[in-house]
Amino acid sequence: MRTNHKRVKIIRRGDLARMTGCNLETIRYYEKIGIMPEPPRTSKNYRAYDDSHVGRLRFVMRSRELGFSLSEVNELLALVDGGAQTCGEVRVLANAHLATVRAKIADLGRIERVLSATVAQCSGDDVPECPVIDALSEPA
Amino acid sequence: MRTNHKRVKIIRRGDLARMTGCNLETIRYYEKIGIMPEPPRTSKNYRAYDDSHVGRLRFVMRSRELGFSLSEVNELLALVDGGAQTCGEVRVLANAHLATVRAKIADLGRIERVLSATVAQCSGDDVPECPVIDALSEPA
DNA sequence: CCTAGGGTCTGTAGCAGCTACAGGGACAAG
DNA sequence: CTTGTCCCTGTAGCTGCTACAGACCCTAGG
Repeated sequence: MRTNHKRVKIIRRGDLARMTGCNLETIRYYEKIGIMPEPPRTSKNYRAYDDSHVGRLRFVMRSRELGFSLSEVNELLALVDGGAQTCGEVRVLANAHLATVRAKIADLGRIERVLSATVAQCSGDDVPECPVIDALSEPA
Repeated sequence: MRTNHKRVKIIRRGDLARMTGCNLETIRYYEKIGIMPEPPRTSKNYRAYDDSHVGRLRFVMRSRELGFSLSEVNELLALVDGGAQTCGEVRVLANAHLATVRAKIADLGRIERVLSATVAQCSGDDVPECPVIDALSEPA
């Protein structure tokens, strides 16, 4: 009854990419910069992942989708890995990120207003004078 | 009455940087990638700018502030340089850019909603369970 | 048996859009 | 004559990937 005998089928890099939707090369990049751990290798030096890696990579990707930078992701992971993470600590990071997201929205909103107001003045005609160019030529 | 005798004081790179607020090195970078023209040089090989360069750099910076990419800036400049630019052509570029700005705003808005909703569930307490981590751990 | 096709491995270079630094020359003031 | 400030050049670094070359490894088909 030789159980627990590596009947767990290993997950290769391509499999992990397919399972998570992550680009193949990005996985190696995340490993290089320490976002993903170095997995064990097979005898042929192939990376051998398991379910924990799938979970971690999904965590990373979800965080990236929400606009966290890789260093912010690292901080989140450090909290999770530490085990001693508290809801309060996580909230600090999330709130900080939320603030930068809101700042970007405000920035882009300003840009949108200026741009749409300017374009609205355009005749769109075949004439050389153009309010957009004029606006861009003014020293801010 | 020897007029027009180079009594125009030349503008050096540092002057241009100060006049426009542009970073000193960025000017050289813009020259390298063709956004700024190669200026004439003094006998000592110093770049010798004039008012036209000030205007052009301000145009570039203003465009960048409004979120145009460098290649978009290049297109705008090509229209302006061509002389034959029409308001209609410029408006096409500006509208295309406006669309990408609006798309980014929409993206960030979605992120903001998810993030703030998640953070709102946080107790912020000294406890290990955290809705933010849970949300990030779910496969999107 | 050999070959073709897929996977994997490594290192490295490229994209945007800068920014910074090293190592050298030029020039004015004290 | 030294010190300080400017300028010149090339090159490397940053973020977050993505892609390619050239080498293995493995399996299936003929």
